[in-house]
Amino acid sequence: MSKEKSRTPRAARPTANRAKADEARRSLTRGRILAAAVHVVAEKGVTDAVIEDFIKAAGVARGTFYNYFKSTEEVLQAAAQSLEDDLMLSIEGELASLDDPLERLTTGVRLWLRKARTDRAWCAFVARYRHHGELVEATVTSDLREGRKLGKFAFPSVAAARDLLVGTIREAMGRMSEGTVGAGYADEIAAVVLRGLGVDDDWIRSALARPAPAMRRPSRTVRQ
Amino acid sequence: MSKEKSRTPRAARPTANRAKADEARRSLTRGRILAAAVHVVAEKGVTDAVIEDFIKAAGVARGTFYNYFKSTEEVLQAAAQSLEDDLMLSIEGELASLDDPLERLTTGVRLWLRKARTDRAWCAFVARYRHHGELVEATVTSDLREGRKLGKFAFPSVAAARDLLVGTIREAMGRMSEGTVGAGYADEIAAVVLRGLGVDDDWIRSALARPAPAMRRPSRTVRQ
Amino acid sequence: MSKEKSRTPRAARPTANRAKADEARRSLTRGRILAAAVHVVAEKGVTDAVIEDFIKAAGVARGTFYNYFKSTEEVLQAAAQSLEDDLMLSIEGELASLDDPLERLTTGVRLWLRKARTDRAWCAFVARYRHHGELVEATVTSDLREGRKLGKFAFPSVAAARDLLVGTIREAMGRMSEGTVGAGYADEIAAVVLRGLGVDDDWIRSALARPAPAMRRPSRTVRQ
Amino acid sequence: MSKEKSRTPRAARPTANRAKADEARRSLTRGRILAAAVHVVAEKGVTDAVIEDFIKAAGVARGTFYNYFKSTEEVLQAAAQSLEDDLMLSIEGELASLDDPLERLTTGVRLWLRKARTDRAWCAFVARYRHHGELVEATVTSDLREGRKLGKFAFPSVAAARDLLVGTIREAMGRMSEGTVGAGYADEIAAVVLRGLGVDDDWIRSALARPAPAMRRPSRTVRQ
DNA sequence: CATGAATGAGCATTCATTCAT
DNA sequence: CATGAATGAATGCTCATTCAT
Repeated sequence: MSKEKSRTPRAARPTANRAKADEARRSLTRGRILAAAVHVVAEKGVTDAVIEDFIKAAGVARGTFYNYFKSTEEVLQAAAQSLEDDLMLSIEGELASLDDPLERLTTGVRLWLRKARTDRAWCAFVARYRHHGELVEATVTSDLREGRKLGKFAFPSVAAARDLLVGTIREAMGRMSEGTVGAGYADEIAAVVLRGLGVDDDWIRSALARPAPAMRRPSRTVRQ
Repeated sequence: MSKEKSRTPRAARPTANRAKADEARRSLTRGRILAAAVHVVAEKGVTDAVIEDFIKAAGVARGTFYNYFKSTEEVLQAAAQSLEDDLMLSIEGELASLDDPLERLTTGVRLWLRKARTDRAWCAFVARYRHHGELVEATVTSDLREGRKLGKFAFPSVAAARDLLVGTIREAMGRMSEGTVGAGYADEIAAVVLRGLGVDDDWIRSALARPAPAMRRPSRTVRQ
Repeated sequence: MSKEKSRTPRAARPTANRAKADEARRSLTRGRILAAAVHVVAEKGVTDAVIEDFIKAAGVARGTFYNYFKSTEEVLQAAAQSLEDDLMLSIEGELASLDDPLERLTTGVRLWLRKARTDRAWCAFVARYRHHGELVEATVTSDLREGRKLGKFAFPSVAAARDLLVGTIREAMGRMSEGTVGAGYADEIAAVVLRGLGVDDDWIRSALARPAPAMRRPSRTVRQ
Repeated sequence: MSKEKSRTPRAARPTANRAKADEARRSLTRGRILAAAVHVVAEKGVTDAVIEDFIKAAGVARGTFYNYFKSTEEVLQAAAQSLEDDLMLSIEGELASLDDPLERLTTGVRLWLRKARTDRAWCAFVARYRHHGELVEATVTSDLREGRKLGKFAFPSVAAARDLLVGTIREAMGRMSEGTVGAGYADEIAAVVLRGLGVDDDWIRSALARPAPAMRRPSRTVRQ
């Protein structure tokens, strides 16, 4: 049996290697298209971006694109998801040590806005593209719900609170991706949002006085 | 008939009448296209609406469209403007008697949201289409600035306040145009927005307890 | 009233003329595309013909094609129909004076085959394209049924008789459109078909000895 | 391994076995592709079938396909040939004991039509795909020629007779593959064909009264 | 001004074929 | 030989825009 065994891997390896190599290549190509999509959309906007742009930017053939995505919509969805999730995971890494939902949400919002301010391409993309990923929605909703239970927030309904949070930040991102905003703008947005959620004014002031933590596991940067 | 006219001393009238009639017809046709555009976009969305839809819905020929608008973009812009301005004018009529910027803004927001809730086509259109008209922007900004001066509001910057207000309402309109929302949702949104602007909690409660005024000059309704 | 009348036409004429002119142009363009389709298919076959060919041959723009036909299939169907109907009408003109279904069918088959022999492009097209128009089907079926009632034919069922007739002629057309066939081939086909329908042998011989009539209203010719 | 071989006297065997196994596998794979092609075409038609379908149905990789067939056309041709030849061989097995060309042809036609009626997928494929294999053509032509020499048939030319036979049966197959036909349809077709070939009416009646023989070596069935 | 036929650039999509592993 | 990722020419189709009537 040992003999057989020593023989088998040798025989199987080419096939196994082939499969692994294919897998790796697929992943690579998919990533290239995704990255290209992000880049293109950041430059031309969602509506003006055409498949031609994607494949040129990714350096792949027309047909290759369709091996991975069925439509423009699909690749955009995937790219947005990917970008958002990537940041959200980085933020989550930072929030892991925080228990207080209010702290978590405050920090999360600040880190999100910092990303938006420092990575214009990222901001432009996410701002333009409508749908939010489930990861973001879940985190936000959960923190709102928990914080409210603890009496840290005061708002009439989670839905309204979520819409205030998401809507305001989205609007802010639109502004950020269009022109230059003042240095303090991000914290101003954080402040009005928190106040809208019923957070105490003094708490807000002191919280925003502290710098937001650096992100140890930085999220992917979208090259300009 | 033209014969009769040519006999009278008021020879000029016919021309004047003709001009007036032409003017009226122009305005009418333009209005039909505009209304059709609103309707179509409310149904198919901005990106899926094509000129074919517009002219079919308006009952005009292809060429006629181009006698009034240079492009799709232009008619959409005009339609959005028209819809918004129309509502804003109606709201302004209501606000004219109010001096207090806080009262004005509260009432304005409530009337706007009521329109959004009761006219789904209108809501869908305005929610989808990005840009706000100057009338809206001017009114909002002015009230925010005045109210802040009077100490009725507390926010770090007008920009942030405006983004909170506009962003939250836009998000709320998105939700409204998609599915059904609870009866109290509109006032919940008003509440969180006002709180975000730094308005006193008790004031908000009592203000929202009063019904919003009916609009005497009702804005155009978008047929479903 | 006479006054009014004399006025109205003057006013209406531009519009009426316009409509008539449009109508004429539409008909013309449609005809050009149809003719081009016939020609192209005769040259390249049904499967190899692409829209590009049609529009080039017709000298119209891409979009124009789609103003008239939704697909390759549709234009082919229409072209085949048109060709077939055209011939069938010419043949009908000849058959009008004949009462006897057997005479009618015999003459019809001979005229059809003569067309196939003398117009190779026509033959290639109709042979390649599967579906028969209703006019052809109706005429054939009717004559078979009537002739059988009069005892001129003997066959087990109209369906089988129709399939013998149509199938054999179709096969013959395939042969005709591929290579050269002997001078007597067409009449040989007519003979075996008639015999298959149970027609008396002597009758067939004497009928085919008489020349088939010339067609007074000749059908459209497909230029090679 | 080559070393080992050179040592034994039966040096050739392993290679021979290997070669035989390879050969068998080749044949098997080729057969799978062929069978898959038949099935796919029967379902989607000749024009709609794409290589993707073939390889999926056969369970082989894209590249593998090209190891066996140079193009779509080639595999289709081969598949049609294979199907036809397969049936024809089975029929030939049955006809071997018959000397009379008329008997042979009658039985052959009936067996062919029975196959068409009982194996819809087979029928659909052969009906759609145009070209006939040489085996079929040779058998038919030979029987027609011989039978005519013996005075069993009466037709003006072998070509016309062959076209009557092939054309009618092809048309019948088209009908069969589209919808349901009556129980007696197949024999009706046989009857009109035989009469078209000049066979005596009484003979036809009595021949068709006898059941067609069962096929001892049944032809391959196309799974539905 | 109104009309609608005609236009054609632009874009999406398919699919036979190749080739490195 | 088997595999399947990559290719890109070929093709289908849309739709904003023009212009003769």
